[in-house]
Formats: sequence, structure tokens, C-alpha cells
Amino acid sequence: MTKRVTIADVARQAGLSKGAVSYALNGQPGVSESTRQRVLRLALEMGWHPNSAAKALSGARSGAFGLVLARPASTLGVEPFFMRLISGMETAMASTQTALLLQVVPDHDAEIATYRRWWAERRVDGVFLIDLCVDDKRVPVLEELRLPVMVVGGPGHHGSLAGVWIDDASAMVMVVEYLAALRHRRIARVGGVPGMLHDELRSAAFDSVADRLELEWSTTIPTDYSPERGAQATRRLLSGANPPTAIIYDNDVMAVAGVSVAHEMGVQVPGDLSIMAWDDSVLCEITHPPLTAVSRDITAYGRQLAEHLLALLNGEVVTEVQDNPPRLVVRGSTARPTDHRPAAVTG
Amino acid sequence: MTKRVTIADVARQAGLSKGAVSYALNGQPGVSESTRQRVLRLALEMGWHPNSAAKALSGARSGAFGLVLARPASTLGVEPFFMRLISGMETAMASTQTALLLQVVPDHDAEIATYRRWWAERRVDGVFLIDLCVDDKRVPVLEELRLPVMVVGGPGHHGSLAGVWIDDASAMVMVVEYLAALRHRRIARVGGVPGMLHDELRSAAFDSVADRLELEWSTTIPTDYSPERGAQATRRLLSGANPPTAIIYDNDVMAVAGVSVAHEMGVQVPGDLSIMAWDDSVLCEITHPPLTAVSRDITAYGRQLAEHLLALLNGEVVTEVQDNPPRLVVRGSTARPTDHRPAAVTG
DNA sequence: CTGAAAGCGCTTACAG
DNA sequence: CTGAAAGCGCTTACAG
Repeated sequence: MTKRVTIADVARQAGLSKGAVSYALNGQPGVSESTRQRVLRLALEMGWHPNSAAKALSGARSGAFGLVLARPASTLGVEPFFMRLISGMETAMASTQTALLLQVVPDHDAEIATYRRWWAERRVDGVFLIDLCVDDKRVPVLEELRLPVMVVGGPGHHGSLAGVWIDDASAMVMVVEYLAALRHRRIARVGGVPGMLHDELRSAAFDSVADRLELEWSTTIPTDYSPERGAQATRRLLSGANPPTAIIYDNDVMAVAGVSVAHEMGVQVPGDLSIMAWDDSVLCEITHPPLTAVSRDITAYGRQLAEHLLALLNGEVVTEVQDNPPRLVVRGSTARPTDHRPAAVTG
Repeated sequence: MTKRVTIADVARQAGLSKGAVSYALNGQPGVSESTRQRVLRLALEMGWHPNSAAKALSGARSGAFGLVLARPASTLGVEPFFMRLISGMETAMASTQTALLLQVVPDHDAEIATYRRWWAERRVDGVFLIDLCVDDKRVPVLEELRLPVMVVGGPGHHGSLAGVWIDDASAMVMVVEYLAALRHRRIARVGGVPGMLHDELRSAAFDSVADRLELEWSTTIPTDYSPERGAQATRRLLSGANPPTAIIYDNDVMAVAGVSVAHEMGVQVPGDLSIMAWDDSVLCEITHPPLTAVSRDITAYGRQLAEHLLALLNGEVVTEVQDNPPRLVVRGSTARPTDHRPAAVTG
């Protein structure tokens, strides 16, 4: 096991040419079924694996997909989202021996430079584009490079690139309707980064449903998804003269931070304040009270994305695919608000 | 930008042979300084990047390090540890254009198969070995493959492989001494998976310091690092006749779960129960009360590991390196225990 | 200091 | 159905 087995070794052992062995191994026509079986068995016995560099150089695929994360290292570890997404992707990629190349960079310019380098180096067969923004400058670059891309997000705003999206807007409607049904009339949202598409979509949906349901009051406070900013937003909301009775947080970590702030300020959850987290995770289950959350199957989403990128490489036409809609998981952090004032609005 | 620039293009443009250009580009002797500068400038202008497959095939490095994570997808996202480690590694790797190949597998057998495949495919120049166990069966395989390896852990138990370790044993002594100084005499530990080296080291250190300090009582409950098991262990500990006054958790997520269980059971933190988390993270800061924790600079650790793996590839001798020791970050979850019984042990 | 040539291990037309 | 050969884009002895 100290020397690597090449296709020439297998060919010699089989008494065939390298070309014939290659055809047999790759399921190409031009070789009899019995020969193919014999070669396959022999390659397995001899412990042959294709040299990935040789394979890539001779025009085949590099056998890797790329994922660039342009978030600060500090934020990265916090949300379970990424690791879930990655492990979902790998589930689908494992069957085709495709590896995942991961790169962490500081910003979108460095991300674009990475795509250009990967393209020139022929490093990857395709990439996943994450954290899609409105007017995203990465999109035209990827279109120009003609690198196969699967966008994590949408709908729309990714030009001619393919993508898989989850319907956050409908989920937001569901969430607000749920809170309204509990008789909440003052609902706040601790949002994400304006300009990021999913944040814009959630904001727009939130505003429109608040309008339609004729809520007494509603507002969105933008954040950078960090627990610090989530806590700060919560303090600001709760110290107003007429605080909200429910807050929707754009991620799990900020929601947990929100619960802590409520505790600190002596605000009862869910008695005085209902709290909702957007992405469900184990964090939502272990806090006290456990958090009602919008749950998306991130692992399945990752799998979908990888499967569609593989399909794209196989020449299938993929444009915009919708993944399963989020579900509402009701736990202990949401309830009908305690009435401190005379009922006015509700009939 | 639609056609990739090769070394032949650069050579033609420069009026040199491909060999000369290669020497110039790689800083090899055999080319004048002025020629080298001219070639370098030209390559940059033309947007040349080496085709990674060609480079790897002609005997050079593949330009990638591999990391296999053999943990279930469910556990993966939860601990911020991995993403921090990874982003630290990438910091060091970015300067040498080395990419990180990430693979998630179900168990150690699949992990070993991945190493064998990567070796045969010449996919990676080296790998990081994580979650080191006592009598780890991955170690002899990697020794046999002669693949450059940097072990994340130790000390010892990794044969002839190189590794970087953090002194968890001393940290455990520091932690227990701190709790003992607060007059805790009944200390429990919610540990990790027996057989994993760092768990064994922490357990041994815990037992020995408990012994030396003549604690009234001490115990370790093993878990799988999941919050469920952490919560379960906490319930068991707190419902005993004579519960501990302090619990040390082997990760942040279980510590947070422990706080929730205490809340549920009406146990005051830190009045009735002091809680300590092993790896500090933003989770420890956002809970109420914020958690006292053992803090390790995971990003720096990742950087160290990558730097040493690069050094190993450059022919430097690396055996066993010790990284900075952990620090104790005192927050609100630890305090002197409220005395419910007549003082007996302390003078 | 420079150029021509072989070779890395595959794939893929092209003849037989 | 099979074999001999060229080629992918680099690196690296080997001559000059």
C-alpha cells in the first residue's frame, strides 16, 4: 500500500491497453460487458482510485464543488445554519465522490477574487452562492465566468443563475397570522441585514401582513444577526412607552439573547412578551421557556442544492426550484398576551 | 475572460520557453532577475493562474488540506467549535493558496476510507485529524499511508504523527481549585464521550484534583455532548438527596441546557448551583446569568494547526506542539454556595 | 542563464 | 469490440 496504483498497472494486469481500461472503468461503450466486469473487479482488488489531478487535467471534472463564506469568523460558528447546510450538501455529493472546497473570506470582493482564481485554476466544477443580496455584484461575475452555480436563495435576483429557494414570505404571513390569532396587536421584528434578499423579502411580507391584519403597531429593527445587536434591539423595544407584546427574531441566537434581556428586565415570557425564533435549532429547545420557532429543514435544503448542482453539470436544465416551505413549531415562548389594559381593539 | 490563460500563452507573449516561464513563476534559479520580473508582471496582466490539476499531476502539491468530520449531522452545527477551528485554519492557509477540503462522514471507518481514497487520488497534501481517541485506529492507517498529518489534540496517543495540543488537564485543575476556593465541596462534572482523549485527560485531572483537595464528593457523568443528555445528567444530579453545589459541563451547549433544567427545578443559579462551561462562546454570554467558562482561543488554535502542517510539508520537523493554555472567564453563573446546612468541612 | 523534451495519469478521438 | 497515440498544462532534469 505504499505505491499508488495507476491505470497502467491495472491495464498490464488485465492484459489490456490503458484506453480499454479507462472505457471499462467509466462505463463508456467500446468494451465488452465481460471485460468491463473483469476490469472493475481487478481495479477494486488492486485498490485503484483515479488520480484526481490527471482526471481533471484530461478534461473531465475536478470532482469538487466550492463554497465561499464571506462572514466574519466571529459570527460564523454561532449559527448552526452553515454546518447543517454543509452536511446536507455532502450527503448528496458523497455518492458521486464530489468533495467540498470551503473558503472563508472577509467580504464579497475577496469572494469574487476566489471565484476568479478557482475558475482559472479549474479547481471546482461548480459553486454554491450563499447570502444572496439585492443587486448582488457576485452574480454578474459568475455569469461571466460561466461557472455552474447553484444559488442558495431567491426567488429572483440571481440573473440567469440557477437556484433553490424557500418561501420565507409565506412563512412570515403564517407567523404573524398565528400571533394575531393569539390577539397580539403590537408586534415587532428584530430583523437581519437590509440588502440581503431574504431579509428584504421577510420585511416586505411582515409589513404587508401587518397592514392587512390592521395591527395596532409594528416595526422592524435591523441587526447584523449578532446576539449583542439582538439584545440591544430587545432592550430598545421593551423600554418604550408602549412595548410590543410579541417579537419575531430573524435567527435563533438573537431570540435566545432576547429571552435573556426579558429576564433581566423582569418581563415575563410568554406572559408579557411572546418570542419567536426564525430558524429552529437545538438552542430553541434548551432555553427556558423553549422557543416557538419557524423551522426549515436545512439539511434537506443542502441536499437539494447539491443534487441540483449535480444535475446542472449533467446537462439538465435547472432554473429556479422551490424547496419545502417552513413549518411553525409551537413551544412555550408564545401565548396570548396578558391584558394589562382595557380591551379595545378585539371584539 | 472567457478563455483560460496557460503558461504557453505567457511564454509566447514573453518570447520565452514554457520552462523558462515556469522557473520565473516559481522562484526557481535558472532565470535572470529582470526576466523573472517581466514574466511575473506579464502573468499578472494576463490573469494567469496555474491549472491546479496540471500542477498537482506534475508532482507538485495538490494545494489542498483535508478535514474529515465524523460526527452525526445533528450534533455538527451545534457547537461553534468546528467553524471557529476551520476559519482559523483558513487564515493561515489563505497566504499559500491552500484550500480546505471538507468531508462529513458517519463514523471512523468511513473516515479511514476517505483518507485512503484521498491518498490514492492525490487529492490532498495533508490532513487534520480531529477528535483523537485513546487507541485511535485512524492513527496507524495514517502512519501507513505516510500522508502528512496534523493531529488536533494530544498530548501523546498519536504515534509518530505530529500534533498541537492544549493543556486541558491544567485547566481542569484551575477550574476545580477556583470552585474549591469559593467553598464548593460537592462538585459534579457532566463530561463527554469516554475514550476520546481530551475527555479522558479531563476526567483524570478532575479526579486527581478532587482527591488532592479532599472534596466531600465528586462525580463525572458521561454524555454524547448533546443538550438532551446534558439536561438529563443535570436532572439526575439535582434530584439526588445531596446534590452538588457546582457542575462543570464539557461544552457550552450542555451548560446552557443545565441552566434551563435548574430554572425548571427552581434551583437558583448561582445561589444554589454554580455552573461552568468548558468552551466559552457567545452562548455563554447571552444566557441569564451569563456563564463562567473555560476559554480557549479556537481560531488561533486552528491557525497554529495549519501553520504547522504547512511547515511539515516544507520539510520542517514537527512533533508535538503545545498551544496557549485556556483561560478562566468568570461571569455570573458561579458564586460561593448558599449555606443550607451547618458548616462542617470548611475551617 | 536559457531552450527542447520527457513525463505525471488520465481521457478520447482515431484507426483497425 | 480493442489498441496505439495525442493531448490536457504544468514541472524538472538535461543539454547547450
